[in-house]
Amino acid sequence: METEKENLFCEPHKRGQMKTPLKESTTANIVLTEIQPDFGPLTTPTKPKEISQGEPWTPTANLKMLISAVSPEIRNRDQKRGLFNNRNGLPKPKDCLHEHLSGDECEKSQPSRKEKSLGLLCQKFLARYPDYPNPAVNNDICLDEVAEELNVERRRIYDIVNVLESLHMVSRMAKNRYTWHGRHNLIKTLEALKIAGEENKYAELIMMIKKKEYEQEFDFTKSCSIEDHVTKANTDQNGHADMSFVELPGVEFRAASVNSRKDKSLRVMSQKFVMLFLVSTPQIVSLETAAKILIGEDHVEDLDKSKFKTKIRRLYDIANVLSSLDLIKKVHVTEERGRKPAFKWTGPEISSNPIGVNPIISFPTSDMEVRQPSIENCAKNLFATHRKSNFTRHPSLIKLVKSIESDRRKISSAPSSPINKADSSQNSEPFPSKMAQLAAICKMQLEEQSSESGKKAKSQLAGSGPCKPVAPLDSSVNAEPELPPPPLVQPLGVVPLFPSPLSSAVPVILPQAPSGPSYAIYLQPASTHTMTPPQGLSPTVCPNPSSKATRSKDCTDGTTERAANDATKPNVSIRPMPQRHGAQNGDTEPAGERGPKRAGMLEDSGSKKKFKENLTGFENVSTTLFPSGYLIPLTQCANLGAESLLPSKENSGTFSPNHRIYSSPIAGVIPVTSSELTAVNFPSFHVTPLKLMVSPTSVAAIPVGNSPALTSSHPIPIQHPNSAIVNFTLQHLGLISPSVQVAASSGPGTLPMSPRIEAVSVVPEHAGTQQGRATRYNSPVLGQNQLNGQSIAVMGAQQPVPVTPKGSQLVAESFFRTPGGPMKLMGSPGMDFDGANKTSVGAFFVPQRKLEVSTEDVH
DNA sequence: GGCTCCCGCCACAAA
DNA sequence: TTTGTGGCGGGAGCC
Repeated sequence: METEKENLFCEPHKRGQMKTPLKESTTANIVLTEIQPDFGPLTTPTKPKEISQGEPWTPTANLKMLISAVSPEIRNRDQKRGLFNNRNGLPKPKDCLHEHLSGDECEKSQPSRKEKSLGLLCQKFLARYPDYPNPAVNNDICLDEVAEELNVERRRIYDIVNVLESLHMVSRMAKNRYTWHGRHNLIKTLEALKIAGEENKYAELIMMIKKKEYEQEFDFTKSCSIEDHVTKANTDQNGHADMSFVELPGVEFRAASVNSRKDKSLRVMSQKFVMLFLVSTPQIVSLETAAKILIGEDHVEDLDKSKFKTKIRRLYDIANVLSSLDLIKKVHVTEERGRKPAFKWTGPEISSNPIGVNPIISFPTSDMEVRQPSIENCAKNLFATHRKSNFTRHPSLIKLVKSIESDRRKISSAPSSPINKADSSQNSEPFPSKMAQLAAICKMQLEEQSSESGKKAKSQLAGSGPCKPVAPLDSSVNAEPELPPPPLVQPLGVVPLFPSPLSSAVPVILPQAPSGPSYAIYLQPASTHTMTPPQGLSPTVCPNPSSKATRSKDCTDGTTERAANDATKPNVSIRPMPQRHGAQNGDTEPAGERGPKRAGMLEDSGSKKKFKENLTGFENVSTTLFPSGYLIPLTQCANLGAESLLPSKENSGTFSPNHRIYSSPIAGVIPVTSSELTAVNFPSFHVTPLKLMVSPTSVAAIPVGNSPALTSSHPIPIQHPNSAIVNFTLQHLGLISPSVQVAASSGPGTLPMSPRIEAVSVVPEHAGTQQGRATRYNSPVLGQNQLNGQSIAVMGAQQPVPVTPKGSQLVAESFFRTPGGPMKLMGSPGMDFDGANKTSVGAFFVPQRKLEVSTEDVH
């Protein structure tokens, strides 16, 4: 051991060094010293001296034992020094001590548990590296060295690194080797996580849990149920929890190992944990709640306490690291039961979500746009890997990434988003009216544009490429063209936004679709439906309940197309990421879409079917639909008809007739059936993002939002419609085959946040081709048709389609096949889909329940 | 006594 | 088979 250690120490030097072999003491010391110097402040420190001689530092217990007398002290010293030096400066007493003292004494004296805490260790670790390292420089991290330097077992380093990796602050290059990225990617990562969280509807889950807790208080079983829901939501079709790891577009996981284990990996847990903060309104998350959510995924069944405890333990580990990063801080939440340990997000606020989280409101398009690109760029930059091509990662990851990107793009691009953004403020509630207006305007514009813009759009789409580019993904990317700014603002709520990047995207909106072809908006019902809208969703918008969204594939309205394009773009998310198209997001979709996206990605058609079913079920159930926000041009939709429509559609009636909105319940997907999509009812609340599905063939599937019921909870409206619109338009235009669908949906997650309705933006472009955003389908639900589902998936693809493949099939394939095929990937995706698929979404969502936002906790 | 969470066993996976 | 990873949970420190 010692020898090893010694070596290790040396290595550290590597930085300094070598691993020579000195033994511990010496080496260690040396190393440390050397290192310190090297690292300077960052680095650790000082061990050298003290340690000295003697002792080996072994991190291991054994060593400890052996060395006990001396080593501990030494170790401690070193460590402490390092720490201290680095940051805190812990006490070093030990150092001194150790020498003399026997291990026990020394140890005891020195390092208290706290001193050994993962948090401090992490600080030490962080101290070694600059927050913003020069990419040009080699920032390799040798775990052995670090472990040595910090005098800890490698195991501990893994804990830290895994969490850092989840934030993309480091990336694994090879065995025992990581590359330090610092905080360069942090914001992006957080944005991505936020999106993912929205998609996963974590906000809803949180609410649900809280609610249940409140309601049930202890009832464990109940909790379980919640968890179940959650789980389901998260779960992949496979049943896996969504483990997917969210990666940045650029970032990859090289280490297979990373991907390998899994699901339970600390990385994934870490990301999910972070997502909870990012998505939750209070941004305070209790460990219990987090554990339930995280567990939910897996176990559902297992509810046992042991698992719960284990999860909690893990969360503490993660929390310690995150605390060291100053991303969270411990707080206590007073709940019914009493005080609960919780953590408050103290990191940067991520508005990023264009989508969701901040719902609509928040994002200004510009921001969105900016972000996306930047993000993408960053990711790219940061990660050499490059993505697509490489994708070492799980497909799922890739998918996720793509979806995320797409979402972002959508958002950014999505004109609609603008709406959101702009309006966002408005959004929420106001939307409806505004929405309607906007919609009308949009329509007009769309119409106008449609004719013209479609062309432009296409061109733009193509052009848009520039922005994004990147993504290998492709088609989707293409699809998404980035849109220029959305012209109009769309009312959040209902209205669809259109990103109009291109041109126009005229928002279609139409609240009622007054105009001719009506557009349907789909709302996702969120599973949440039931849930209370935490945030207050206003039911929003609902345009017309009934509307059916029929998405017609057929419809070819130019306008619709535009919308579609937009939508598609968003949907794109699914796609490979390439660039985002702009707009999408704007759409409210984002959240929903995202989820869907993932889902879409993950999901298979089958799942979609399930979703549909589920959705329908949901709808039936509680169904509250939330306006997802997609508008689909009804007129043409007729084609859609069939399939896609979800039962709920009909239900939709609730909504104002004008718009047709479908909300997908969690899964959201509400299939719109037949040609028409019916509008879904919104429950009042949330609008989850809808995912519109276009039925591939015409399906009009409308996608629902992601399954995650959660979403519904989200207050934030999502706008995804775009994709649907896009699809429609494309179809109408003939650009796309009816079968092909673009996914517009955006991440579900986001949506949830705001309940609003999403507007669908239509992309003018006929081009649907372009990418419009595909709308996501959230759920593939489509119902029956797998196709649909696929279509949904496809949608995403489609988006790209336009660009790339247009064929729905193609698209679909893309999606599904996407690499990751594994739905698992990301949880979110999985969740949605899975949920949908698997169980019925309904289950998840338990529709009925309402989540309340009880942020209570937080509070 | 409960909350935290360190520690390290041990299994799995990669090399 | 060896080594790297990391899940997992016992149990101890701390409040």
